[in-house]
Amino acid sequence: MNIPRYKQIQEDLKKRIQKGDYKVGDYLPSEHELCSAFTITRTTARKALEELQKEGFIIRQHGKGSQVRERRDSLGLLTVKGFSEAVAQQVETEFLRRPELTSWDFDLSFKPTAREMKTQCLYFSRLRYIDHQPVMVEDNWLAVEKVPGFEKQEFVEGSFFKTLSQRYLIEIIGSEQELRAIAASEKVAGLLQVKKGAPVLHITVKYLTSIPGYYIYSQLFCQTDQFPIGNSFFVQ
Amino acid sequence: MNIPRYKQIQEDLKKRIQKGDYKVGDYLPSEHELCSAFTITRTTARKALEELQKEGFIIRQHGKGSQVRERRDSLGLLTVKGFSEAVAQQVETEFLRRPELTSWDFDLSFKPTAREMKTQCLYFSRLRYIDHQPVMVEDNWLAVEKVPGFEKQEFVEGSFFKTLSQRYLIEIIGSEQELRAIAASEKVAGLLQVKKGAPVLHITVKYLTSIPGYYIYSQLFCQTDQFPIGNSFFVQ
DNA sequence: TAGTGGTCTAGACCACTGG
DNA sequence: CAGTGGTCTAGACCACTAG
Repeated sequence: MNIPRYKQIQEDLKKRIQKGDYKVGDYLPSEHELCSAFTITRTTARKALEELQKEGFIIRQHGKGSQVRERRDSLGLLTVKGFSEAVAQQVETEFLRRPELTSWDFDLSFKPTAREMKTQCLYFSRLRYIDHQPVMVEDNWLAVEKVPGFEKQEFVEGSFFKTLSQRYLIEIIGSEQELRAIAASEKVAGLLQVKKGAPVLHITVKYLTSIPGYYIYSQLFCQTDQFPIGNSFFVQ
Repeated sequence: MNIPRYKQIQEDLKKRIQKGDYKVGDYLPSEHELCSAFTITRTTARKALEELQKEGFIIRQHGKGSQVRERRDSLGLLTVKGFSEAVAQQVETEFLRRPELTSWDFDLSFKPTAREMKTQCLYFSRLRYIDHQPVMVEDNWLAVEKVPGFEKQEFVEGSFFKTLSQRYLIEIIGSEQELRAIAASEKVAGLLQVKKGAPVLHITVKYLTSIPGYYIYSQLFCQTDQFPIGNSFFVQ
């Protein structure tokens, strides 16, 4: 198997939670029980449970066990999961600009590297809807260097990140984000169907990829009245 | 020692990075080198390095090593670190309301539990400055049940979380957050020295503590013009 | 190829939780 | 008290990176 054992067990447990075999408040099998059930050692069992904790499915407590947690379903945007995976509700996407080659002329707090500037910039822009209501404008910039032909094809399952992963073997390994509350410009206000000058959330993102020195830059304008941006976080 | 070995090594390496012994771009000693240097096994060395990665100090790459990362110094607020620890710049704090006993009457998307409602509510409010400029209004609510006498004492080193930890042995183990862009009310605008109606970032937080069912509720109003809220995040 | 981190085994002792 | 997770040892094999 190429997929690590802990990952298999992690996904197995996750599916059982999602199917309802383990409900909110239930305890998963203890580390020792997982060891005998899957014929693994505690290191592997712990890794699977720690990952589930990171993802917010369970809370682990010393002396007690791993308890299934209630998950809030506002946009879990501040993770690198991407929009489509993060939202449970009905999501639609409309391209404002399909992927096209441009020059590097975006104005974010993050700046492209000199190396990236040497190649052309691939740009696309999308408008995202939840329950048929526009909630987010998204602009994306990346160096075309590592994604040749990107502009000539459809997205894998409508997902940008899935396309990167499956067609170019590029994985997202992290992100840096900056958040600001700003007044909506006329253009953004029109797209999000709010008044010009209304407060919107502006998020600039620099995604780190599995290719060193190769980044993806994004900006989001979010209408947070009905759908606040959510985030949950665990330590230990 | 009560402090785990991996934690000691993590802090040791962190201090060396902060002192400049390891600069941005440098590689930390490999896992094997740490093993012999500290007389530990790889499990322990890995744990220390993984924690440093979580905190954003290093990037670990298979086949290469642990490289010191540039840390952006906007407010790393979306972690549970708390304000004083997260910001490098000069920070001042002014109490708008010192800790006092009140009834539960806050109106956040998070609701106190029935158990919490049975005891009185401890409330305090602070205004935070960076470089003598007001940037954040912070309101906090928690059940007085687990923090008797809180209102009668000073904070440990000015830090709310340190006070909880050292005086009441309560640790923060996670948080859930919701972010919205809103128009500043007259009161908030006055405190943050912006115009009434100006966009401000509103963050509501439910902190999970080491006491099951015991939470801390906060709301923040942030003026993000000069100091955007920052966040960095890593997977794997 | 040598060196790195990723995964895993098979144990051990400890601290915490609850009855 | 029994059961849980937290920490740690002492190995092993593998996949990835770079010269």
